[in-house]
Amino acid sequence: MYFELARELQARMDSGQLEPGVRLPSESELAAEFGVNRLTVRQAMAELDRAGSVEIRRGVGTFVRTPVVRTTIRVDAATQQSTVGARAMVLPVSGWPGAVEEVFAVLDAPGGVVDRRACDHLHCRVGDVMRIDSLTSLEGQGWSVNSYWLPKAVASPEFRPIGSTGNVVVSVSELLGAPLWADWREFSAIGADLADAEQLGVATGSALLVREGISSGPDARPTLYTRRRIRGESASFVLEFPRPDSPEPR
Amino acid sequence: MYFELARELQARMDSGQLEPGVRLPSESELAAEFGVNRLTVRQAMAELDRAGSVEIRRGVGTFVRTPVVRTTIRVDAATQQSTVGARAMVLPVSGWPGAVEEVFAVLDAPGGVVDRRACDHLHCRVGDVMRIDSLTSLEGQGWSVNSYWLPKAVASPEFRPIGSTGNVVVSVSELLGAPLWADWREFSAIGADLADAEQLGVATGSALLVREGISSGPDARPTLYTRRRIRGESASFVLEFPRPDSPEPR
DNA sequence: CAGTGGTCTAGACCACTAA
DNA sequence: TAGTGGTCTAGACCACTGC
Repeated sequence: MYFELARELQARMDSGQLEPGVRLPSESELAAEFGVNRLTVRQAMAELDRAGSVEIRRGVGTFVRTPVVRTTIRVDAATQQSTVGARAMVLPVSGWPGAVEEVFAVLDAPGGVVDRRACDHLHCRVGDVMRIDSLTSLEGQGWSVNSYWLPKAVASPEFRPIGSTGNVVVSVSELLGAPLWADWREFSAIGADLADAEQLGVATGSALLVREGISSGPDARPTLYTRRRIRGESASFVLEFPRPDSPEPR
Repeated sequence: MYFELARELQARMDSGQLEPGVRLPSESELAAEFGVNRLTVRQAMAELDRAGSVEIRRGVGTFVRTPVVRTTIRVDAATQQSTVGARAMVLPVSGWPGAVEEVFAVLDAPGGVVDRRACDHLHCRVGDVMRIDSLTSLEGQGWSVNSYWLPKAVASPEFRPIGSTGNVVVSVSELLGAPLWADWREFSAIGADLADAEQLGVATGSALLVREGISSGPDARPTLYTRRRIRGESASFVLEFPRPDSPEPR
């Protein structure tokens, strides 16, 4: 019943009968119109909300969602040069102009399955690794939750933040005085868990783009394991592969 | 109230008090234990379900979720050689051993925003492009929903399926008799819409990994625009970047 | 202030699963 | 068959928004 109602409303949106930005009838009105309880309408609305079809504004109404703008990050597979959006710039390990990154946790002795995997990637024992958690914001809105793992030997005094919050992450690349090479990058998607959802200000279970990867210093030893969970709707990564037989210079 | 309950149960899982696979008390029991209505418990459960923390089995009970196994696809950025899981194999444009791909829609005259974008990428007018939708399954379970756009000129008679369902997608690479080069690949994450959710047998709004991209033939002209929406929990893509100064041959 | 969505209750019936 | 989760109802109170 609620699914039928959701499908009906979705069909109206697909057909253009309900245009982006338009306010839907209130829950009570829909309940009356379709002869069902308001909770049933709410269930249909929740479905459409999760599907990204509508935007629910408390105290105001429910609106047909307008497609969102994404931040696209382009990476040249050969040179690893990155650009964000239309602006051409090198994307350092931590943050980029316009974005604010704030550390909210520094773990000296991490634990758990994810941490163990990170240590394996770094060829380190769990005790020799530290972890830094941060939140990246763009225009005052949570954009990604980040975790960085690195060997304590690399981290050394000046890298270790004094407190546990309010510290800006120092670029590992800067610390080494040399550029880092991205050995590999892994992309996946997960639903936001309770903690991530709260940090990013999104609904639990909403789609996050996960980007994990190992970077290494000039000595080719794995130096940094990064894991970002990014609000799915607001980001995408583009990897460009210049053709090896391309006439242009690489 | 429901959020507090969810947080409480999540804490029990995090602390190991509730181990993976263990059945939680029934909704009625939890309602009694916490002195709330069953619907409130259900709301908490829905939250944990969306967060991926529990698995709800109708008529059976609710269980602490066991981490899932993912299919990982590795791609060498320099050579574009792909491997799936532990088995080393070249991943053709369509399907791979163990996977079944079934066409469920062939559109001669696509429309809509996404289609227009695809046409732009292919340097074609909307009327000159065709679109093929398919569902990839692994072990009888929906794995990804795919859309392929290609110029009708390339598609030509032998490519055009006779019916609208039950046809295996012919590899475009095979059709051309030449390998395709991946010009770029874009990764993002979205929640499953009503249609995708039904096809893949997942909940509306559950995280999907989206991989889009343009491939070109030997003449370097864009020939195929692909868009896959993959169940987030069951896939990840790894891009490996061999170091340019690496001692091994590239 | 009126109207919206957010939450909670008590109670009911159902479909499904496993013993 | 007993117990589970899935759905729906009718009614209530609340917080929030915009006028």
